[in-house]
Amino acid sequence: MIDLKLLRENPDLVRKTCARRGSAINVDTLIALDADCRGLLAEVEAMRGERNRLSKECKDNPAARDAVRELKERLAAAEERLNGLESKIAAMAAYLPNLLADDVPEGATDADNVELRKVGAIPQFDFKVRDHQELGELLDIIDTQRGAKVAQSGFYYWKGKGAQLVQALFFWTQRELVNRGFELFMTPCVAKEKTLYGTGYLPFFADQTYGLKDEDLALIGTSEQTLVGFHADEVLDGATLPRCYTAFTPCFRTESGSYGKASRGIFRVHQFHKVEQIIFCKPSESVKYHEFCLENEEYLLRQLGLPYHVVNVCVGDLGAPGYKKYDIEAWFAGFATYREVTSNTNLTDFQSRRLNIRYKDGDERGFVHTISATAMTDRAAIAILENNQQADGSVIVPEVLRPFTGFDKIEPAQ
RNA sequence: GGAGAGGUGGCUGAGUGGCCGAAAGCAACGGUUUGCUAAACCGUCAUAGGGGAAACUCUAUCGGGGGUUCGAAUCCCCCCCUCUCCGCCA
Repeated sequence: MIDLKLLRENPDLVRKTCARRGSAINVDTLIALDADCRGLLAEVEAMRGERNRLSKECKDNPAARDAVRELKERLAAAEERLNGLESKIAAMAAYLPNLLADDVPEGATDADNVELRKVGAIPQFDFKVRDHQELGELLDIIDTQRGAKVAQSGFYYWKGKGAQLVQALFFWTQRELVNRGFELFMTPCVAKEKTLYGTGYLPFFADQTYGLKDEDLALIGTSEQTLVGFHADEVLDGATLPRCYTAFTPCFRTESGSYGKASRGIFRVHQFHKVEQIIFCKPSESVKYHEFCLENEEYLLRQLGLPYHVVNVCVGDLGAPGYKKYDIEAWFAGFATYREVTSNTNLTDFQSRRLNIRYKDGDERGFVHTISATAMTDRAAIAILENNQQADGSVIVPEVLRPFTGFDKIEPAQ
């Protein structure tokens, strides 16, 4: 949702944005509907005013009743038309994408993302490299067969030292974020439609959602949904901003339409696990905190010793709610390429408008901006497996995780 | 799952058909005065949208939706949520 006022006052900006994004919305139709609606609203409000005024007279002047009765019929008809218009506009406006930062690159797919920097040395091997699927089986730490048996293809088990490794990874990450000023949450793993709509996952990513039968609930695709939804319909005290929240949750995605896309092993699955960074801040500070989240992501990857590069995501790969997005792609030795491990989006006021999250600081008031950024997912563990593998298939545990794993190496099962 | 109670402004809490966008208290803000870490007094104090240069004015909002009525925080219906007790349970 963008401000419809912006649509009225600067329709060209909205037209240009929609054109750049390839949005199917007909902006001019929407503008015309909005103008009709506002005209009609003025009429309706005038009629309501008249009704209220006449009603007050009715006590002493019974004749006024007939006038109000007659007025009510016209009012009801006008209100019905108004409601029709409003819901039509809301349905269209729900698809309006966010504005774009000036430095969002042009382009259609992730191939057009612009690399900002490369960090870390790509590991070299003098033996035949295994991918994480092979390593997972060899070390007996990933079980996709039984994941499919018990749940479905696309689900899997972390097992033994593998499970210990990912738990250590997530625990360590949460601790690091808390040290950096984040408040830790454990959140629901389901959310209602309103929340998914408010965070921008509906209607834009409707086919990615697992709904619960006979309930107005869906499994969360990310804790962004529950963490941002946390403050829906609230007015935050400006003095308490920014609010930096983090949570660790499973994330469920149907991944419909993504068959064959880097699907080997557990890189793309229906359930993964994520530590998230969420920031609520004043509009003037969202650029700063967007960078802050990126710094955190890079810091974590450097500590783990994972080589990566940072890309500025192009308009075609950005997603309608996003104003600007940085992805970090870590090196995966098994894939012999960089693959996405984090995604960091400045949503500006897109979510806060939909969820009605405002702030007030003296006379200054408005909608907050939100930043949503990955801190850590299972994918980082996959990268660790692939990049830290030895000739015999054993895997070296990153030093920072050893206090939490209690071991420094995962070795093949006997 | 069963039984009961209740949802009013930042908070507490009055308000059972018009004079109620809503008493009172607390908190907050502005001021006066007295002054030792504070009190007393006066004033201001919901949100969103529309019109207006402004004064001001109109509309909507008392959990949500619908209904009755000339008129609804107040009456009726449906839904949601919270709390208490019982049962079950990690």
